[in-house]
Amino acid sequence: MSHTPGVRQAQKQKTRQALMDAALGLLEEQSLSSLGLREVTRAVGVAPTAFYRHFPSVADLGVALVEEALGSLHPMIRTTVSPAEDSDERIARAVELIAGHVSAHPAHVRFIARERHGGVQPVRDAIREQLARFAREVKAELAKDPVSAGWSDADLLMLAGLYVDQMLVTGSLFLEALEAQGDQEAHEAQEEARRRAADTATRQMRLISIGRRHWLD
Amino acid sequence: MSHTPGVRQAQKQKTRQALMDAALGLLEEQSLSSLGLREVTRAVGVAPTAFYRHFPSVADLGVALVEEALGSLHPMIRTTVSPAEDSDERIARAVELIAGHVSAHPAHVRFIARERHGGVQPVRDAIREQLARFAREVKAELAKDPVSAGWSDADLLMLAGLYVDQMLVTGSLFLEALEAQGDQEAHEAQEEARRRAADTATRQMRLISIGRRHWLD
DNA sequence: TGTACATCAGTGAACGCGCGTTCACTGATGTAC
DNA sequence: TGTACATCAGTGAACGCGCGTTCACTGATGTAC
Repeated sequence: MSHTPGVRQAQKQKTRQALMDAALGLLEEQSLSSLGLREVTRAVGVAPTAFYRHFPSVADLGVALVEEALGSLHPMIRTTVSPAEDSDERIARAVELIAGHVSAHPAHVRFIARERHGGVQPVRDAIREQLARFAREVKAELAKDPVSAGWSDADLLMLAGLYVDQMLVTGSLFLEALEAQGDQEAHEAQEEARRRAADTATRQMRLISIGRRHWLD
Repeated sequence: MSHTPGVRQAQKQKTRQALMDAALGLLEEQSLSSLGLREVTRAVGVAPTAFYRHFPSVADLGVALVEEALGSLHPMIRTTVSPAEDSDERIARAVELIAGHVSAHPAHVRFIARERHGGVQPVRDAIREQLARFAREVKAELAKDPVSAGWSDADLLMLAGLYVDQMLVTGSLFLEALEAQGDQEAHEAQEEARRRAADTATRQMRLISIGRRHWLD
């Protein structure tokens, strides 16, 4: 086994990360299918040919970005969805968690929203796979809840899918609220948009969870 | 007032439509921000410069496509959401309507799903505006329903937004089912995917409508 | 510790190509009389 | 109906530019002894 020696590998990893960071930045204003390899290397400050030392193509860099954006989210989601005493409190926690994540990583959220239905198939596939994993994990958590007694597997997965989709809708909503800032230094307007987004998201999740409680009536 | 004389105007309109059709076709495999003006004119069989007689830029063509894809949908949606005797039957009708629309106009549906969060701002704005209009119209229909007695305006609009988002989610689901066809001539597999998409969509809408009925409990 | 060789991340020149946009044009359609 | 002029959708040449990819290279890092 080749044990990682250090300096060379570390530098390579650093450049690779710089390419991904630069791409993510450039993708705030365009989509992956129009992102050029030279654009990315120029932003990093390396020769165009250096790109090939890290990715066979821009599409492969996109797939790596999917992993970066969604890979670390699984534990967060499991704990958020897991059963709790008070339903409304759990919903509030979930909405806050999404809001916080969008604030902390807006470019990642935008990337996923944009490329989920974007023009690059391998990236679409990678996102679909990650979301399916989320749905299975959410389903497993929901199953632990007493409310889920008597539910079929198919119904649990359907509900989990609804929650995952709603999570993305909510993320996009917060992202739009964030963008209201860019127009001017209108900090109040952005605060207001954020508040309304949280309010709408909370009510929508509450309605879904009411539907859940009465599903077997 | 210049009354439309005929031949010249008609020919111009024909070329304009050909440009839009060609663009829509090319957009099945890429996103608008990477679509080239020359690509489009080449597909139509006119000189690149002819493009400027119809649109100032590809982005403007995109905005025209949004109008084409969503403009004619308003009456359909109004009648589908309007109050009915049996809730489950209305849901089945809505799901069938969406399935039929996706079958009839897959490229339009894909375009909207792709560009809703795509890299071209004027197009995103046009889509957002149309969807907001849908939400207001759905809200107006929901308000007529006896079930909506006692609902606040904000809650009605929240529910309408949930329905509109769910409509798009369902459309994307059917689109994915359609794409399963392309892989092989696996007609049965596609039929199966379609059936499962309809099933999931039906259950999700049913859950939402259950939540709606118990919202004021 | 020192030396000789291997690896390989990043370089820089070169290539052919398609891009968006400009401009002056052509010729069919439309209009005035 | 016929003629003279205006409009304007579509043309085709030309431009400068950035693109993705190839190739042989350099020199720091890693390895064997």
